Amino acid sequence: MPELPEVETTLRGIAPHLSGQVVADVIIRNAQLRWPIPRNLPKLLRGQPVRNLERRAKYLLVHFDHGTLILHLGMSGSLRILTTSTPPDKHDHFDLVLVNGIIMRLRDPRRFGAVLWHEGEVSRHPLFAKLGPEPLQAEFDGDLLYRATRKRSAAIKLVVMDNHVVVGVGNIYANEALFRAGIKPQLAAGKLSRARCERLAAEIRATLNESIALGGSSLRDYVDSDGKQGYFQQHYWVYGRTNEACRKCGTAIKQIKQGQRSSFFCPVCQR
DNA sequence: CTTTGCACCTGTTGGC
DNA sequence: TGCCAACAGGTGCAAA
Repeated sequence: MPELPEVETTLRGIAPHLSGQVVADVIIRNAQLRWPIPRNLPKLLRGQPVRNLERRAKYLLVHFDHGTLILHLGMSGSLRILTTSTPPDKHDHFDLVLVNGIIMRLRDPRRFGAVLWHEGEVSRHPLFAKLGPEPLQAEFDGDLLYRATRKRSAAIKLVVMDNHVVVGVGNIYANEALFRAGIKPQLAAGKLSRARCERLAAEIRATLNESIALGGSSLRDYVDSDGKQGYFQQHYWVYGRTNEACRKCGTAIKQIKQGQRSSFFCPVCQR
């Protein structure tokens, strides 16, 4: 489920339930995620109060006084707030149990997600050290995109999905933002004009922001419901619409592969 | 340094 | 109807 808007919505959903609460226990049912869940987490966290939570790229950070719990939802992960009496599903791999009888439960059928522990500055963790700017922060703008794309022959869609350039732009929103900017995904990044970079940066920001606004409303009860609910309620300009009529000009939407991922575009509206 | 392709894993979908 | 290949929201990593 998780593109950046879903991760952001998840953060907003779980934060009020966790902040300030003391950890009673940590339950690891299956440690084999993308990387093994540290076995000493129960020992590390029992009795510790949760401080603040934040998002960096698609990682969720749960800060404690002595370190940070790093969560990633991968392709199929979700987090819910439940009570301790709720029986786990076979893909419920990890619980953070709080003293007030509430648990934060990670479900992840494909197990591409991660639960890690880091002491000290998260920005110095190897996974975070080389990340580009947040797409919704002022630092990410047309000028940054313009500079980052100079001399790059790779397709603009791949560059926009490159975490070193800007984080958090997943396959759906890369496709959608490129349509909105009128740029075809195969275009060599280095050929984009400054004006088109400005436009693309603006559309990336707008697309993500609008989706967060939608996710926020459609997933209001996310923490105790499926979470996928709101996801497909959005109507996309191009994503998943192969051979369907472009919503602007009626031309059939095309589908191609780029970097082993599907790209969708209108051959008339995007140049 | 950039670019490309693989790997990890399970559940669902679509074509024959 | 049933089977099986292809595909799915991510991303670190190795190799070229």
